[in-house]
Order: sequence, then structure tokens, then C-alpha cells
Amino acid sequence: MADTPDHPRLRLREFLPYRLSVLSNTISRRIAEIYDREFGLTIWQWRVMAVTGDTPGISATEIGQRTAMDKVAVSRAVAGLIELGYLERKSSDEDGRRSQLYLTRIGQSVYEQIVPLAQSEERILTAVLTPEERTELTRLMEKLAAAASPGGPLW
Amino acid sequence: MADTPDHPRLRLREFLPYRLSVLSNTISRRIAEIYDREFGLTIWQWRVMAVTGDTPGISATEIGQRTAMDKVAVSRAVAGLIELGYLERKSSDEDGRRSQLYLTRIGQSVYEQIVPLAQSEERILTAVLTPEERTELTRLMEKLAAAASPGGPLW
DNA sequence: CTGATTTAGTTTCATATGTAACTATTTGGC
DNA sequence: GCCAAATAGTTACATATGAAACTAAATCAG
Repeated sequence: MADTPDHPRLRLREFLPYRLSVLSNTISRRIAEIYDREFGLTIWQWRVMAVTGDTPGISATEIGQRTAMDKVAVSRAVAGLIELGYLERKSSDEDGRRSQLYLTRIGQSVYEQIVPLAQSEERILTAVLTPEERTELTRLMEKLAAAASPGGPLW
Repeated sequence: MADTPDHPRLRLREFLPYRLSVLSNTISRRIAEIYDREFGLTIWQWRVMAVTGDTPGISATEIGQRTAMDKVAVSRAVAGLIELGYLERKSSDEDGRRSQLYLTRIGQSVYEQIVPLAQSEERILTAVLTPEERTELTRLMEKLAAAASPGGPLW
């Protein structure tokens, strides 16, 4: 009896939330480092570039929904990108509160470098998995995400 | 041709580092909220409790290694736990720089509540997976961790 | 032994982040 | 139309975090 009820133990290394956090942080740090070095972008700015490139004219609120960022983070990332000259903002005609965001010419060219670089990073990382394993990982992560997010079994 | 080379797109939702980050943050937030509410502990303090309970007399440096925390974070978490009366520090006899950390009586009782609570959280979360899926998830995460960390194929 | 180097841990400082308050605009009840 | 409530986004403030400098103790070369 290595583990009696009166001597509870927790092996952190086997604790899923811990393992997920360490893995995610390791990968995020790698990526953050690359985007900072290559383009002077933070992860948040990079996410905003990604969705704005994908959907020109998108609003800050929509960006928040698509990137899992809160509105303050979006606001700051957008401000930084405008500062860098990668993004421009027009105020919507129908709704004066809403802003419409577009990549500038320079922003577009950065975007076009960013996307293949991201894809290549992902490819290198997932190269250790077979295609079936990748599919399976996605499936398992989706199950967990559904369980962990509001609306899941614990809420 | 929905995706020609001259119009690269990146669907953030399908981008593994993004999905991992969102999943990890969702789970971490849930847990952080519980530990804060129940015991007034941060995630870092909680991790320190976990390894100190597991290995009484452990040093701050060792805690850092086991918890993937840097030494500043460990130092702050330990200071907070001593403040709370959950931890006590003795200076090592053999090495005056090294501290030896122990749970206090109260800390021990908190630890004994913390562990089952963590295990129960994990069980609830992973209840959406079959035992085989849990094993598989662990295996896939380990492969990714090996690829992403220093020493992996990209370093 | 003695001074240079390394190591454990803390403190400092600059930056990042989250919450709440705020501004501007729109919407909806009447 | 007009005021109350809701919404988009920004700003301010308080706290968290990380890098680098620092302190104290141990080790190592000579």
C-alpha cells in the first residue's frame, strides 16, 4: 500500500491541468520568441493580425470573440499594431462606436510572411505525430474543451 | 480552390498552439478560482504546497525544477505561504544558503484537503474521456512535449 | 588560508495584465 | 422626439510577472 487514504499524495507531473499548462507554455514561449524576433509582435498582436487578415473590416469585439482575448487586450494589441503601421482603423458608417480594421499595405505583407511561418512551426511541432494521432489529439482536446468551458458538465 | 498560395490564410481555431493555449487557460482559470475561493491560494502557491507536502524539507530550487516555476516565482509563493502560516522554513545545516521547507500543522491540514479536491477536479474533467482516451492523450502530449522542449527536434 | 567564482534565494524595477470606471454612441420604451 | 439602458472601445489603477541586480554563503584554484 503505497498510497493510503490518510496520506494523500499528488504527483504534479501526472496532474492533467499541470501537464497541459506546462506544454502550452513551452509551445507559446517558442512561438512568442519567433514572432517577437522576426516581426516585433506579441502573441496578442499576432492573433489580431491573423484574424484581421482573414476577415478585413472586422471589429474589435469580433476579434475578441475569435481570439479568446478580452476587449482590453484587443484594444491594446490594436493600438500597438496601428502604431507599428500594420493596421488601420475606420469608424463604421452605420455604427459610430464600431471600428472597422484593415491591414495596411505593409501589414498585408507582414501577414503574408506570418501565415506560412506559423504553419511551418505547427508542421514541425506536429511532425512527431502521425496524421491519425493528430486527428485523435484534436478530438480529445475538443472533448476536454467542451467539458471545461461554461456550458460543460461542471457548470 | 479556396486557398491559393498567393492568399495564405490561417484559421486560428485549427492552429494547435492556439487551441492548446485556450484549453489550458480555460482549465487553469477554473482551478485557480477554486483554490483562491477555498483556500486563498494562487496556482503557484498551490503547486508549492503540492510538492512540499510530497517531499518535506525540499529546497526552493528543487521546487522550481519540479513545478516548472522560475526561482522568483518560487520565492514569492513561499513567502506568501509562510505569511499564511502554511509553510515554515529552516536553514539547512550543511548549506546555509539552502532553505528546507516544511508544511506547518495547519499547512498539512490544508494539504490534505487540497489533494483530494485536485484529484476530484481532474476526475470530473477527464470523465468525458474513456480510460483508453486518457492514456492516449497522455502519450500524445508527451510526444509533443518532447518535440517542443529544449533537446527536441527543433533545438 | 585567500580571493575569484558559483550557487541559493531575495529584492528591485520595468512591463504586462485584468478589473473597474469611463466616454461615446446607439437602441428601445414611451 | 427624449430619456434610460445597452454596447463598443479606451483609460486608469492595482496587481502579477520576468529580467537583472543584489546579498549571503559555499566552493574552488593556487
